[in-house]
Amino acid sequence: MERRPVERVRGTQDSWPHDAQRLDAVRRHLEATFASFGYRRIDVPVLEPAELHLRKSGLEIVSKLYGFDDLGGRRLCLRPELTASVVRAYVAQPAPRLPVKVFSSGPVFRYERPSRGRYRQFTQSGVELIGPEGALADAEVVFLAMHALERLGLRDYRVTIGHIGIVGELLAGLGLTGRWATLLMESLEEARRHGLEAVKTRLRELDPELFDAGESTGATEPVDRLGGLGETEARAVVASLLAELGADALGRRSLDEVVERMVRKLRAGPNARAVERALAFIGRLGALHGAPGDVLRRGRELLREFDVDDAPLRQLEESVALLECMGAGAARVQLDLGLSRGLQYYTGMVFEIDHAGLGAESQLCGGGRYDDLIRALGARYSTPALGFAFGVERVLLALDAEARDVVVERAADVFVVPASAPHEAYAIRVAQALRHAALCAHLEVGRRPLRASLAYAGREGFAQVVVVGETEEREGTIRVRDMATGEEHTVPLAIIVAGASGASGAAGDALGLLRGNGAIHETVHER
RNA sequence: GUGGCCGUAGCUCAAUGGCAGAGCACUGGAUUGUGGCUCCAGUGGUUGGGGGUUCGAAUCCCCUCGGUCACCCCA
Repeated sequence: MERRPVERVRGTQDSWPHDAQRLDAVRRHLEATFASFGYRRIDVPVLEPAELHLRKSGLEIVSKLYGFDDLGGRRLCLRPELTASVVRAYVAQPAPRLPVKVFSSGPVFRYERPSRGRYRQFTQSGVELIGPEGALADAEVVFLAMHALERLGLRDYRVTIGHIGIVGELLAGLGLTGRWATLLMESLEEARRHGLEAVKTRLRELDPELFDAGESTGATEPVDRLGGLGETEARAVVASLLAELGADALGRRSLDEVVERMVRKLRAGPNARAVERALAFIGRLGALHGAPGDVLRRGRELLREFDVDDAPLRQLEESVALLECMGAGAARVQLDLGLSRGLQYYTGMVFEIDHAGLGAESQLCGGGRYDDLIRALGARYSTPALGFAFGVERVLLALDAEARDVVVERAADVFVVPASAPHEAYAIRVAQALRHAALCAHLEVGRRPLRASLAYAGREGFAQVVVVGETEEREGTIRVRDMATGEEHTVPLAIIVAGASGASGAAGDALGLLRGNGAIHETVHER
C-alpha cells in the first residue's frame, strides 16, 4: 500500500475554518452590497461546454482553459469566469422584463502558473446588468464596485477606466473588420505597456506578407497596383506576367496558387495602409492615461486629428461626471484609453480596480460593457449589458495589506463537559437544551480527565464552560464556569429550557451569563 | 509560458559530506470533579519524490513535484 499522502492539485488551496470563514465573510459583504443596489443571486454551473468560452473570450482565456472530454465525449471545461455562464443562462431563458440585475459568486479556474494572489482555482464574485445602455449604467456599475470595497473598509485602491469603443470607431471608419480588427484590438494593451514597436514586431511575425506590403508601398501613398480590374481580369494579368518571367521560378506551387497569392498581395495596399493608420492611432491612444480631465482633453484632440467619431469619448466623459456625482472623485478614478482587458467580448467602457499593497497581482476587480455578447452566444436579438467581477482572495489580501479586520458574527460558543462517564447522557441533554437556546454547544466527546478538558477549553478560547456531574444531574442543574475569572454559578436546567422559548427574568440572566453579554463579535484577522 | 530563490517533526527553524536536533505545539503523569504557571515522561522524520556521485548525502550533481519572487497576463 502506498504510504505517501495524496497531494493537493497545484494552484488549489485547502481553507481550514479560520481562512474559510474570512473568505466567506468577504464574499457575504460583497454580496450584501450588490443586494443593496438591487441585484439578486443567480447560480450557474461550474461545468460548461468548452465552446461557451471559445466563442468570444479571446486567446488569453482560451489558452488557460481547464478543458477535458467527459465520458460521453463532450468537450467540457471548468468555467474561467462567470459572465459567459450568466449570459448563456439569460439567452436560454430571457427575463420577461429588463433590466436583469444579478450577482453570482463561486469558484473559477484558470490553468496558469500559480503564485501569491494567483491560483488555478479562485473565487469570483460579481454582477451582471443586462438591458441598460448609456453612461449612467456604466457609472453605477463602476460605483457599485467601488462602494463594495468602501464598505469593507478598503481605502488604498484605484479605479482605471477606459473605452474599447474608441478603437472600434476608428477600425470601423477604416473598413477594418474580421481578423485584423481583432488583432488590432488586442494590440491596444500591448501598445500601452510595451510601445508601438513591440506591436509592429509581433504583427510582422504574424502576417509578414500583408504587413510588409504596407511598408514597401509606403503608408502615405497607397497604391492598388491592379487598379479597377475585376478578379478574373486581375488573375489573367498576373498570370501573363508570370509567364513572361518564365514558369520555372514557381517551384512546387501550382500556377493558380501563385496567382492568387500575388493578386491578394498586390491588392493589399489600401488595407495595409489602413493597418498602418490604425497602428499610429493605437500607439497614440495607448499613451493617454492619467487624470480624467487631462486625458479627455488630449483624447478629443487625437480623435479630431484622425477624424474619428467622438461618441465613445463623450460617453466616457459623462460617466466620469456621474461618478463624481455619486461621490467617487478624481482622487480614486483615472482614465486609461489604452485599457482593453483580456476578454474580447468587451465593446465599450472597461475598468479595473487595483490595490497598491498587493505587488504583482494587484488587480482586485475587472469589468466592462459587452453589448455584443448576448448575440454572440446565440440570441437572435442584441441586448446591451455590462458587469464586473472581484477576485475574492485578492480582496482578502488587500484587507490584510491595509491591516483591516473582517468581522464574523456568530452565536456564543459553550463547552459542555461531563465530569465522568456516568453523566454523559445528562451532558447530552444539557447540550441540546443550550442549542435550543441558540448557543453553539460543543460537547466534550474525548472522555479525557476533566482538567484536560478545561485546559483545552482555555486554550481554545471558550468564554464559558458548563460542567455537569453527579451533583448537577441529581439536582437538575448545570455548573457554569467563566473561564476568564474562574467564577462559577449553578443554574437550574429548567431555566435554560424556559429561556429557549422566549424568556425573561431569571432565564434571561442565565442565558446572558452563558453568552457573556450576548453574541460574540469574533474578530478574525490573519497576521 | 520565461528566469531566480526555497522545500528538514503539526509550526518556526538548526545541523555544509560523518549518530537528524531544538523551541513551540500535541499526549500522559505529578493533581481520582476544575484550565492557564511549574516539573517529569512520551508520541511524532522514508530531510517533498526519484535517480546519480561517495566508504558515507539533509548537505554535491541531474530529473521531477510543490511553494514563492520578478516578468507575461489576469481576478
